[in-house]
Amino acid sequence: MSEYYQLPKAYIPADTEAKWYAWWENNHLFHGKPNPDKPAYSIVIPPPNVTGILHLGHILNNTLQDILIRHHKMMGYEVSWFPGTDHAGIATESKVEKTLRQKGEPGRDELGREKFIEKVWEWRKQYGGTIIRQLRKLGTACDWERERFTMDEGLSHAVRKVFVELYNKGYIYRGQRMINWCPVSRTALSDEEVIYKEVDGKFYHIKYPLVDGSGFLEVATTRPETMFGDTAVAVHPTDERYKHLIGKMVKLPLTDREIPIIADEHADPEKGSGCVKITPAHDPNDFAVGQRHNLAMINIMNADASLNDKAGAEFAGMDRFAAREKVVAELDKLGLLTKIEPIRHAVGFSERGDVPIETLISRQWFCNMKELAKPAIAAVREGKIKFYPERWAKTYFHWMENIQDWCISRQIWWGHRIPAWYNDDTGEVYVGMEPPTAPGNWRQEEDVLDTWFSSWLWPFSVMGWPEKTEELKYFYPTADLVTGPDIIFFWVARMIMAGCEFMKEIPFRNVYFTSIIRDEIGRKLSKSLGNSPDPLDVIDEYGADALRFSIIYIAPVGMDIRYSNERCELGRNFANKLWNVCRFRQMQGGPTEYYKSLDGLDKSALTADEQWIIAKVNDVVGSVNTSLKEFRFHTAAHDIYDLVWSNVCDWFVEAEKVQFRAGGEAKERALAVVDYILFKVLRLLHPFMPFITEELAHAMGYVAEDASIMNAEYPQYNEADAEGEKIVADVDNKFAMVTAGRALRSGCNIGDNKKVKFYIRAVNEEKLAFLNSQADSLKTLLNASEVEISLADYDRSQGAAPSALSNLGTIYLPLAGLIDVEAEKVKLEKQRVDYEKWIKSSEAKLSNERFLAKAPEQVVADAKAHLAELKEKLARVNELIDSLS
RNA sequence: GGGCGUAUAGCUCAGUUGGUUAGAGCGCCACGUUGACAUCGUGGAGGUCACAGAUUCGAGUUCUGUUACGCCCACCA
Repeated sequence: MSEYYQLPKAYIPADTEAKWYAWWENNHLFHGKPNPDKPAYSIVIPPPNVTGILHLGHILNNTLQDILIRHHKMMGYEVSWFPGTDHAGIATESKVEKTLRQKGEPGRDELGREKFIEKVWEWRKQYGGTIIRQLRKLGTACDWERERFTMDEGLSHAVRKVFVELYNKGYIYRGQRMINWCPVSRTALSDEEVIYKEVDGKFYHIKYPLVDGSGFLEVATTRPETMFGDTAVAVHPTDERYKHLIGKMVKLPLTDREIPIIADEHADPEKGSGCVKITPAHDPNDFAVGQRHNLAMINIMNADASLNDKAGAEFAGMDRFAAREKVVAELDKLGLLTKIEPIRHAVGFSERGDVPIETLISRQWFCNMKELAKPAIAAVREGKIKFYPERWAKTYFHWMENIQDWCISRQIWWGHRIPAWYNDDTGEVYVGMEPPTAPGNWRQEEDVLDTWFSSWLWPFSVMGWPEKTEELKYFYPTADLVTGPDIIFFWVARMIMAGCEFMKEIPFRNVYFTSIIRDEIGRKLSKSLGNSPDPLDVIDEYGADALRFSIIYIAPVGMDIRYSNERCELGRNFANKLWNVCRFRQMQGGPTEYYKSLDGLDKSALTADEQWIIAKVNDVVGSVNTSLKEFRFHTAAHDIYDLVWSNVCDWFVEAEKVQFRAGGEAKERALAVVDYILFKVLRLLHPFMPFITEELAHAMGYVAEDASIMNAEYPQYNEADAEGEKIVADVDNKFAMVTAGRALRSGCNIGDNKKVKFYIRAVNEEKLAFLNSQADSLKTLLNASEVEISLADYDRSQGAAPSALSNLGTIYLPLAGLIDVEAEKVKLEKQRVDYEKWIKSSEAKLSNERFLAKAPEQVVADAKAHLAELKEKLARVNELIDSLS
């Protein structure tokens, strides 16, 4: 790594980023290990799907985690960020299947279980690391030596152990229940994997003839094709219209079956005809009715949701939607279809297949979550775990307090195979960590577990659980979790339950929910819309630091982000600004010894501007630390941005050019102060922009060749630096006066490059002394040929001059008669009216007895001071008006 | 049906416990390359803080209601 060297004119990120990332990684700077001398700080990454490729959601999420990690590392914590990937059962299985199909190779069914799984592992070896490699481009300080995969042997062991424990406790059981079935993936899903969408459907009214020929019952349904599974028609027990029919039979059209009319409160007399068809095998409500009345359950569907032979020869094998059309047509032919109404209703879709799911009865494995939820609810209720933004706790409580049994079995192959064995001869079921040793004809359960059944153990399984490792002892519980609110049920809630159950300890203390990223017109980013930029392209174009900074800067708290690539210009420009201010510093001379501390420097010699910037930087140091503690990343980014651009570059460095020109001691002192604040700024910014800050810290000689800014101390608010606060107001006022002076120039169409004379009349002796001390700085900032400062009024005999007020005094731009007196009068008159208006409202407030009585003392004092100020300024405006007439 | 969020400048958004004349970036207008930076500088225009009430000495900020948009949850045929 090169030491102090001359920076090129523009920052080129690509080389810098590659160089530093390799250097950090090769020097194991991301690795944390149990260290009794330091407090621990750990984060587990939300493991991206092994099939995943990096998208902007990952960028935001991982940048935030990286900020936390680097901040804490610089604060003196022993940090470890546990990275890894998720095996993502259904997603990966279908991905590999698709790949095989594209290559024309034998697919899943041809290969059979073992060979197919081998293929998946091969695929994973070849492509599965993509997202992990991509994350490195972003600069993430992941502890790569601890990378895990949810199907690693250790993690699989943890999964089996948890399954067996919960089975032995009676929480996990196998049973026939209503589940959600995805006809595309051909597997059961959990309730959370069903996405409800509003769709336009049709409401079919069908007549079921009474067997005795005395008439019809009309039922209404959105799913006429399920009628083959009907085993009753229900009416409300108190419904007078149908009371006499209860117990009678109706003929089920298109079949040769007769089904009973039953009385059940599920039938709502207000709705439709008040009669409802009961299909216990395909509807959760009907299932309940069926249980109450001991009705038969007829499953009429195959795994792909085509109808089976229970639907009769004519319909067997038909797709469910084709069957619907045919059923309706047949009923119409028979005169049994009375009407079709349009209806808008919510239909459950499977996330993966994007087709409507089927609810049907199936034998699956379930986990009863009721008891697991209790301590997890308490942990959040009692504040042991905090959510940011806090409101997500409501969502969490609502779900947890109504938690349902979790369907954990999946009819796929890629995943943790359920550690249950059946003995078909005896009917025995064995559940254990290892296959049964008892003699007999045992066959293992074919199903695998829901992917989340391994993810929920992630915070401790990555640390080696169930072994009692040093890592667990030191790094568990983790500190913070950063994730999207969309997986609060899937993952966050379940991790809390798993932590409480198996570790007897919460898995993390804070959960920060990120925003969702949308495109510039508010649409969700998606591949199919083509509005999802590839972050690697963005990094190529703007740089990783620019992307990181921009996305944090524009991320509103707790709301969706509107993103477009152009917005990365903000970060790129900021990086360039930082680069150039450092470059400017270098052009003034070699490094000083004061970049770490101003100790040894004669503080009494500091200029007002120097005291001012030291205090301003110190303020921001304080607020950034506070913001980060409260997960207000966006505020921190704004504070640093404003500090660097406005205070450091626009004001301080410009003002300090006076000192550089002066040379000698003044220059030496200025360089010391610049080094001091620049190194602070670089450290402050490092968690946000790791690459450029590392580069600059080395180039400027602030960090030794073999060291990293990652290990430098994060700046903290300090009292010594706050001493300059006294002078801050005066310097602020000086800068305000400069702005006013420049506006006078601009108002007279005098270019910034033309040197002109200014006259300043100070408001009093004290301000006069201050202004005199700032003469050189004023001259430079105003680009003036001369600045005359005095207590005396402006000498009108030199010709009228446009003027502006400031708290320190009145600034004039003498133009030797070039001034448009009338225009100046109009301007001043307007000011006079404004001041009078403000004074009036201020006086009204101060004469209000209730204000004086009830407002805090300080507010009243401020108001009085403000009124005095307004009056003083009004007096000056009046003088100016008089002087023009 | 229940819950949550959002509404501030042309656009995207700040505005932490209520307290001077409401801010930034982008865009727009004018001027400017005085050797850090045109990925820049200087100055400027632009807002009845969605609407209606209430509380208060004082409301962009608190409360209630309304409207619009968005999200989540819910078995309604």
